[in-house]
Amino acid sequence: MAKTAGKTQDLGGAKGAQLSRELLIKEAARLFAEKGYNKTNMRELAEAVGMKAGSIFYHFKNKDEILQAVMHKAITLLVANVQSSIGDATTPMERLRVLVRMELGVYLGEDADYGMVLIHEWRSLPESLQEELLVMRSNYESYWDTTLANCQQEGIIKANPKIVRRMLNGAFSWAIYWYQPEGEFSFEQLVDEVMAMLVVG
Amino acid sequence: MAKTAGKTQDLGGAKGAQLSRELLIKEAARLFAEKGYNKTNMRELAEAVGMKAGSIFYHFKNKDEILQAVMHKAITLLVANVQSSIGDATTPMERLRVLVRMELGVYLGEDADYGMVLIHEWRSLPESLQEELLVMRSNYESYWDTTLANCQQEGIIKANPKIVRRMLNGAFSWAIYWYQPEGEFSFEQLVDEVMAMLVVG
DNA sequence: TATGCTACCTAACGCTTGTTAGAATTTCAA
DNA sequence: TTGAAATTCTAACAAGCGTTAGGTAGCATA
Repeated sequence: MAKTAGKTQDLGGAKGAQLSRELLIKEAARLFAEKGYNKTNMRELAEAVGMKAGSIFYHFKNKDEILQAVMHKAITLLVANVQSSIGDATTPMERLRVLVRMELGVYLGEDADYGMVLIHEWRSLPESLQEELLVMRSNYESYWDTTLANCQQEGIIKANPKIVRRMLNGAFSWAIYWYQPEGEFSFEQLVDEVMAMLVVG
Repeated sequence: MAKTAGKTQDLGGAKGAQLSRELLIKEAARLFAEKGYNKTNMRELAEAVGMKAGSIFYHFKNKDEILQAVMHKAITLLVANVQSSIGDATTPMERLRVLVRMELGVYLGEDADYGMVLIHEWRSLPESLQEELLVMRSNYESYWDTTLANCQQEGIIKANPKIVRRMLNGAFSWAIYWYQPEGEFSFEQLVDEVMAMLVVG
């Protein structure tokens, strides 16, 4: 998959820096999610993308910036998904359901690796590299805040919107560790249960 | 604090292995919570307890077993607290509130370091050392399961008890990262808000 | 064909780390 | 007081790590 042709050796520049960079981010997300950031070394990541460890530093200044790129993509996914799906809903209750389904979808679906890294490796990222991500994240969270505030105004939820948002944040990220798609509950059932947990009446 | 007398030098064995071991667990919990398991090295931990790195291995076989000991204490705290407080409540609703207050108290109170490590460093612990802890944890979780099941029977909550338990697990552990005791909400207000979020009507 | 840029490789450096063996010191019972 | 057991120190090893400098092969332009 990482090899361009049938040959094992793929010497010399070929596929363009952009593609290699994206592949690195993708494989890094997979490895960081599976083994953790600290226990994934550059040689391992290099092998996963079909190059040698030293070559990675042509694309990234250091290991931390790879982690940053992975997290950047994670938040980008969240923001992109919320923007493309929030328009489908009109009432606050519907928007809440859309948000629940969307965030759980990012954490539990095919992009789960990115969500895993975003949640679990936050403290592995030096503070100097956190700033941009924090801005993006608070932008994303504003969708939640306004929706939950509207829900409270209509009496759909009773608790404080800010607290509910924080709690859901944790609850959903934790789902990575226990939810099994082949298990007792389908994804849509999970969404239903969350809504049943939140909404009064 | 780690020094027995005013002297900086405190050579030789003195205070007994039990005390040193407990101090090591305590300081390890603090450091692991603050900096993370991987970024805390033995020399740092040793300095925190007033000994040299090599001496730690008289009390623990390796670094992993220190992490295990910290987590063991964390679960022990949870189990001890639930057993001593659950008796105060009679109705399912009261028991639920007791559990909420108790778990949040462990995560946010003076023993927060242990909870932090238990939650955040689970994947740093080799699987071979997880077994005992998993048994203890599932024992602890059974208190939640029965209480939530009773709440559902009485119509206090609507969603599936198992899912609710998982969600609260994540929600509460996440609170470590955002809750500030000096902030907008007092601890008891936080408990109230959680109950308002969960309970129908 | 010559030139320069792009993308990758090779080989190694230097630092940190967990861990260990053996010596040294303290404690405590006899 | 003496001797053994308990506890800590010293000093170093060996392995793994991120990172770097310099070399090399392919490709585009002229």
